[in-house]
Amino acid sequence: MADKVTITDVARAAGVSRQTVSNTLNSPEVVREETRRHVLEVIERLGYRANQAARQMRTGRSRLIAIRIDPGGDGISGSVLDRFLHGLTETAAHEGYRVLLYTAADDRAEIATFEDLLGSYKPDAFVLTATHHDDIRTSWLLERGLPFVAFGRPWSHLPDARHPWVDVDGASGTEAATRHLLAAGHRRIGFIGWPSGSGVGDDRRAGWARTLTALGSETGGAGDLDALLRSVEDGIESGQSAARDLLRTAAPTALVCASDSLALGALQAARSHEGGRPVAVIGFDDTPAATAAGLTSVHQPLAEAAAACVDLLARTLENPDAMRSPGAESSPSEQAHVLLPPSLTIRQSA
Amino acid sequence: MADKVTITDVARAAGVSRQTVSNTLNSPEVVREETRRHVLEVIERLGYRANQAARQMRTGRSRLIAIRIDPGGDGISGSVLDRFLHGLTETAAHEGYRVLLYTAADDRAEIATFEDLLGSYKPDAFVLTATHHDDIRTSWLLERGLPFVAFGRPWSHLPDARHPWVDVDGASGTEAATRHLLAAGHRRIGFIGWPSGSGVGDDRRAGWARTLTALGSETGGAGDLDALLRSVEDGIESGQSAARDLLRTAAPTALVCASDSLALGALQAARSHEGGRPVAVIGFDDTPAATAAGLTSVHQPLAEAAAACVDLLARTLENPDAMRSPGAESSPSEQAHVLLPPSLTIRQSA
DNA sequence: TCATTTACTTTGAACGATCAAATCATGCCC
DNA sequence: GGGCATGATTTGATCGTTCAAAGTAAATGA
Repeated sequence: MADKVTITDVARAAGVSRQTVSNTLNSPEVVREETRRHVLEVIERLGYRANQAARQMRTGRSRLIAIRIDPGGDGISGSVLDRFLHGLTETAAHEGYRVLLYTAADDRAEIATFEDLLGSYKPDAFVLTATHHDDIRTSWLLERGLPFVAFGRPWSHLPDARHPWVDVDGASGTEAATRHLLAAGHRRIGFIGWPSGSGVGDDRRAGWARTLTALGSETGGAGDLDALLRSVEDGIESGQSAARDLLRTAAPTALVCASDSLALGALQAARSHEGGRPVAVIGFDDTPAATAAGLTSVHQPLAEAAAACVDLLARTLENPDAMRSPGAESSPSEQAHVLLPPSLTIRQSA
Repeated sequence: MADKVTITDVARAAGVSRQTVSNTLNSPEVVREETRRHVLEVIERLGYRANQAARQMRTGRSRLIAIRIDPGGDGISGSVLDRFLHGLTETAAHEGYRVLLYTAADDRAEIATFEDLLGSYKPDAFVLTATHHDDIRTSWLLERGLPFVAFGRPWSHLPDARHPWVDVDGASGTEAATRHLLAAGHRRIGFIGWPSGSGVGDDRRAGWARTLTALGSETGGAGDLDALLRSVEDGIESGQSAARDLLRTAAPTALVCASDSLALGALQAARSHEGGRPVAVIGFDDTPAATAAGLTSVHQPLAEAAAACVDLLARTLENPDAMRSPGAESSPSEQAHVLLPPSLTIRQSA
C-alpha cells in the first residue's frame, strides 16, 4: 500500500507537469539542469517508481526477457542452467530488465508458448538454450523479426540459422584438457563422447582429436584416434562401460569425456582397473558432482555467458531496426556473437 | 507483428461490444450461452490474447509471482532449487501465473528488491525460500499485508511469524532413513548434522533421535545418543572428518546425514574404514551427486511442494481479504500450510 | 519594435483492458 | 396494457505512462 506514488503525484509535489517528470527520467537532456535536480529529489523523497504496465502500454516495451527452464536434465548437468540463470537474472537487472520463466515439453510447445507470451506479457526478447540442427524455434522467431539470443551456436550454416548467439568453446575446453594430460606425460589419451550429430558433442570431440593429431604430426607417430574413441549416450552407466571397454582394448592411460556424467562412470571404471599408474579422467561442465568426486573438469564461464547474452540483447533492443528486417540482410557480416573460452578446474582425478 | 489483436478487434469481428468479449472471458455466467460460444470462436480464430499490461492497469493484478534465485549454493544442493523452480513455473502456468526472477545478496537487499518490484512490475505475490529465525523479510511483507508463501516453515513461533508456508517434513525423512537402517539390522546408527540453531538442521536431527529413542524404550537399552551425534558445518570435507571421528570413537555400523554433502564425505570415510561389514550411509536431498555416488538419500517432493505453494497463493489471491488484515487475525486458527512427507531413494550405500 | 529563434515546459490523446452505470429487450403479473 | 423485475448487452470513464503537438518566455536579429 505504501506504493501508490504516480508520476502525477511527483509532478504536483515538484510543481511541474507530468511530462517534465517523465523527461527527467527518460530524456534528461531536454530538461533544465535545475529542474531536473529538483524533480529527481522529489522522486527520491516520495520513492516514486515508474509503473511498468503503464509504460509498456505506451511504449510497447516490457523490459522482460523470457527463458525456458528445464527439469534438471539428466540431473548431473542440471546445475549448469541454474548457474546460467542466476547470471542472467543478475546482469539483466543491471540493464533494467527482468527475467520471466516458462516451461515447454518440446520445441513445438515452446513456440506455442512464444505466441502466448507475446500476446500477453509481451517480453522484449527470448533467450534460447539447447539449440540444435534444424531448430524450428530459431526460424520461427527469425521469420517474425522477434529479438532473441541463443546460448549455443546455430549448428547449421543455413541462411535461416543466422542469429545472435553466445557459446562456450567446447573444442578449446577438450583441447586444454588433452594438453593438460600431455603435459603430465600421458600419450595414449582416450575420448568418451556422444554419437555424431549433436553439434555440442562433435565440437568437444574435435578439440581432443585436433590436439592429438597435432601432436602426431610433430612427433611423427600419429596414433590411431579411432581406437581411442568411444561414442555412447550420456550417462554414468554408459560412461563406465565405454571406459571399461576402452581400457581393455586400447590401453589408454588417460580419458577425456564429453560430460561429467560420462566421466564419473569412467572414473569408476578407472578405479577398478588394475594397472601400474592410475588412469587419469577429465570431465566436462564442472558440475557439483565433479567437485564431490574430485573430478578434474572443464569449467564453463556461465556468468560471463549470461552477461554476454544480455549485452547482445540490450544492444539489439536499442536499435530496433537491426533485427527487424528478416528478409533483407542488413549487413553482409556475420550475426553478432560471442565465443567464450572455458577453463580447466584441476582436481585429484587428473 | 502477427500479434496486434485487441479486444476491440474481437468485438468488431463478433459483432458485439468490448465489454461482452471481456465478460465472456472473465465472467462467462453473465453472457448468453450462444453469444459466449460465438465470441469464443472468434477469439480462437483471431488468436486473441488479453494484453496483461492493460489488464494490470485496470485490475492492479499482474499475475506474476516473484522468486529469488540464488547461485547454486554449495553446489551440491544447488539443483534442489532448480527442481523446485521448474515445478513452480509449471504449476503457476496452469493457474495463469508466470514466474519472475530476481537476485539479492542478503535479506536486506531482498527487501529493497521487494520495494523496487512492487513499484514497477507489481508481482501479485512472492515465494520466499530459505526462511530462518527472525527473518526480516517475512515481517516486512506481513506488515504491509503483501501476499507471499514461504517454502520452509517459520522457525519462530512469534505472532509476527505467522504466514502461509509449505515445507517438507525433514524429521519424517530422517526417521524413514533410520527405520530403514534398523530394518536392515543396524543398531548403532550415528548422525552427522549441523550445529543447533538452524530450524532445518534441528528438524532433521530430531527425526533420527526420536526413532532411536523410541527403539530404546522398546528394547530397554536406550543407548547414548550424544556419543553417536556429530554437529559440523556443511561440506564434504567436514562430513568426512566427522564420520572418521565417529567411526573411531563410537563404532556405528550406519550413518544418517543431514545433507548429501555430509553424506558424500561420510561415504569416503566409510569406504576407507576397515571392518567387517561395510558402514551404511544415508544422505538428504537426493541430489544428482547422490545418484552419481550410489548414495541412498532422502528425496524431497519438490514438484509437489511447488504446486502447493502456487495453490496456497492462488487461494490467497482469490480472497484478497484473507491476508490483507495484518493486525487483525481474521481466524484464530493457524495460517494455511502444507507439510509434505519425503521419501527414501534407496541405492547401494544403504 | 516586432518577428524569429531557442530553450523549456505544458497540454491533450492514446495504449488496451475492466469497472460501474446506463440502456435495451423480454417476460410476467395484475 | 402498463408497471416492473430480470437478463443481456452497451456506453463512458479510468488505470499511469509516454508521444506529439502546442504553449510560453527569454534571447536574438533586422
